[in-house]
Amino acid sequence: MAASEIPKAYDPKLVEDKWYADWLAKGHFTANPQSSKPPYSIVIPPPNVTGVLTMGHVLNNTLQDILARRKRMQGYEVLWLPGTDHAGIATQTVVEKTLRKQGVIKHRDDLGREKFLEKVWEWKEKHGGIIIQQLKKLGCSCDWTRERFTMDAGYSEAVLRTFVDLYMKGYIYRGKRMVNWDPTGRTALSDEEVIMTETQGHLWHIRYADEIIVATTRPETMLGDEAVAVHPDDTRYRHLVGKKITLPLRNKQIPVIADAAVDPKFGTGCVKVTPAHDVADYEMALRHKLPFTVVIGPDGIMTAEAGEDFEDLDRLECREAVVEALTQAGLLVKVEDYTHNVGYSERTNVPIEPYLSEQWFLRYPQVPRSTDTVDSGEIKFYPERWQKTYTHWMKNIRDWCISRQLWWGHRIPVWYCIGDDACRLECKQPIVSTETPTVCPHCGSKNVRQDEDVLDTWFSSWLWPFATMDDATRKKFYPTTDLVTGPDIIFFWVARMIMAGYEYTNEKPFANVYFTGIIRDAQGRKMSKSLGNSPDPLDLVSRYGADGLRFGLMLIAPQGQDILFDEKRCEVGRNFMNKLWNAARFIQMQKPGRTDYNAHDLKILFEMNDAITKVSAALHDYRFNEAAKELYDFVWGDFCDWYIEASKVAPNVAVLNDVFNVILRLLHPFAPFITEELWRGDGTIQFAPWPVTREVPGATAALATQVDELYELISAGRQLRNDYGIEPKQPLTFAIKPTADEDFFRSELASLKMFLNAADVALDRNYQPAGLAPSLVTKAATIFMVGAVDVEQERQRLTKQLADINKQLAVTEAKLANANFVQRAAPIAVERERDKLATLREQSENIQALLVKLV
RNA sequence: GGGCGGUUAGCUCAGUUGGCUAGAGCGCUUCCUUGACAUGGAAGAGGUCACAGGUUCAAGUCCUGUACCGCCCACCA
Repeated sequence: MAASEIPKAYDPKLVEDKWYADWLAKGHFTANPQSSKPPYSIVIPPPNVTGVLTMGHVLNNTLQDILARRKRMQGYEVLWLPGTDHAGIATQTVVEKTLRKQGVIKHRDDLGREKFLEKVWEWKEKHGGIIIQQLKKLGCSCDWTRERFTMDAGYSEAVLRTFVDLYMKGYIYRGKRMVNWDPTGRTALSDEEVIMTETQGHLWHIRYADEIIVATTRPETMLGDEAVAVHPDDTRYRHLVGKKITLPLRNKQIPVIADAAVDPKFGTGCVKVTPAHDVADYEMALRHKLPFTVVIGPDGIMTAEAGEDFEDLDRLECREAVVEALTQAGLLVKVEDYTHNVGYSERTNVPIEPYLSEQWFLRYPQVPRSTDTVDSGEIKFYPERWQKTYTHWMKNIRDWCISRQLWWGHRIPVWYCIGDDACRLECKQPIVSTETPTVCPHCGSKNVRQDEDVLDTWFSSWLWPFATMDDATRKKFYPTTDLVTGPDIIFFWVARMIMAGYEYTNEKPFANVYFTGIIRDAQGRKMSKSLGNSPDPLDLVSRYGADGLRFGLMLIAPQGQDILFDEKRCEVGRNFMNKLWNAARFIQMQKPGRTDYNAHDLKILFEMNDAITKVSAALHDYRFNEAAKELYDFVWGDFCDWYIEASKVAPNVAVLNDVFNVILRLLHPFAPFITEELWRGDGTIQFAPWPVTREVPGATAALATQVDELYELISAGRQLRNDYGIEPKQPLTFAIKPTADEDFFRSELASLKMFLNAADVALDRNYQPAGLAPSLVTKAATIFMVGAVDVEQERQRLTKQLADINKQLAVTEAKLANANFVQRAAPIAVERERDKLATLREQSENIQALLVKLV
């Protein structure tokens, strides 16, 4: 195609979908377990099946795609295994809310379990594919032939098998415990699903008896009080221990008990004890054998036990009613403002209720081994500091409440014999089995009923690295290599996967874990739907291109730091892609020219090697932003600003193509679409080898320095032009007075003319301007602009330059005058200072000589 | 209460194992639509590297402390 036919601006729309379809059709992402190549594998953190792509997903999956694509180029057999999570509570909540909005139901009970689940599956079929399509738009090179869902038949079996196995091993047990209860979701939650939030509340001081005043943040719970506790050594109350007092509002006799859990220094030293609605009180009640009176129901509504004045009130309404009643009775001593931490449900955002109920719990397997593996670096965390967080959690690990009072999820594989006349004692044992029992194995009754609860979503997610793979795949690709995820799910997911991995595969599930930052908006707020501050990534893709979005994001994604996202970042990415596009246009416009290597060719080849080294090292260490930055600087600065410009004198097309080919390969993991589009090598760029440095005779650091000095001289010439307000298009005459190597500058006369837009450039070691000429002194030469001059302005600029130089000179002289420095510093550092001193002295003298002539 | 981050230009951030004049993008100023690119080019202004000590020939970088911001963990009602 002729160059003129290539559009001036890069349009991702014409490129991206075309290539993605091509890659899919050719099966480039499909991992082959029979391959002889070394394996590289990542499993995707499965997004919620009904979710839509967020900026967090974009970040996370771009990183994974970069890793996967680079490994393909490095000759690995790559498996990036994708899929989605059923996300029990999140999905159920969304579907239920939607049905309610549509007026179909008021509560899921209106439909019943089966009908409701049908609706959820319908929803899943309809919306389940969206996020997958979005990942494809981003360019993610997942092996879609292996896409999994946590409620796929095979996967579900693995989940149930795990449950049964852990039950048989004694890790899973059922018990009546105090759990975190979400009254809106009407389900138990794990500790990790509770978010502690500092909340402005009150401390109500209530007179329970003449000598007893208690303080509480939750007056409504007093309706369920069964005691007042004091510290055993507290002499103020010792005489009351064992006595009974009357619980206000309930007219109930409750004892005064002594318990060491009471802090005598807090408040009055008296604590009300509500066994059924407070964790600490629950423990105390067990010790003192107090009854558990439930006054708040599972829906957050007060029960009949709360008394007829309060029954059927919402817990928060009841709080006001109790305070009112106490005030009327004159028992409210005082009210203080009080800031304390309140647990909120992560999902429904309502205050958690400690609630006594029958639940299933898991005592974690493989805890010591899983702790050590991260401590010892067998599994590596990036950034390393997350190790501490992980270890701390593992060392204080507590049993996991795994049952949820939901419908959407893996139903617990446990049946109970409801029994009939033939029932025996053994029938009270739950029947735990992966097979649905038709009769009770003990009494033969057909009246068996399955546990109503489902398992916590994470109880399926923790099997993800291996339960997603068939035997052949597992053999080749497990344990996986890298995991990329957010630190917010280090306990929910990462820690649990490690434990499950050891328990069920006897191997670590992954070798490295890269923790991303959290994406925030420009003001530093977490992105959320309710704030409306989360941009739609697909909208960004359509406006900036997937490559632009990806690259812009990578530039600002430092390891383990939160990311303040601003749409401007995408512009940077898009502009960069456009720059690349136009570099390609320039190259295609060139006719074959020189075949020798001039200084500019050697310089760019030297910088290219440097870029290959730096980008490779950065990616090896998961320093994605540094790799992106290096590429940006190399392409825009070294290649476009200098090398392409220099090529305008006389191009070496082979070098242009060579360097550009390397650029495309280095850039491909970041920007898969445009690099494929511009690729002129064999086949797809996806399997083109990752660039390695190669020695080019003459492409040395010394040569690079020499060319840098040339560029410095050019910048000085441009500065003169700018300072004197001479338009860029007006040709000028310059004179150059080199301090040393005249030959080099002589060989660069053509490029100097081109870069400076000079009609003529004179080169003379003994140059003396005829009249006055504006000049600047650089390391390798002094440059004069022949033509108009303003004596006063020239005096000022030279004086300023001299002051700068002399300042540095003074610092350098002082350093070298310091005997300690000369003796103790590294010889190379001293040498550097001596060189610098010589250069600065020469520059200083040159400027002084020029100033003398101005007078 | 414990732990972990952060504090560098107007804004957002880079800055390897201490070592040349502390960098980038955006924003700002001046000039420029010259055949790769105005999603661009050239030049420029702008910083006591939060503060106080310490180690060192040398500190943005290492150590100690302080202040402020943010996050995580923790059953004082």
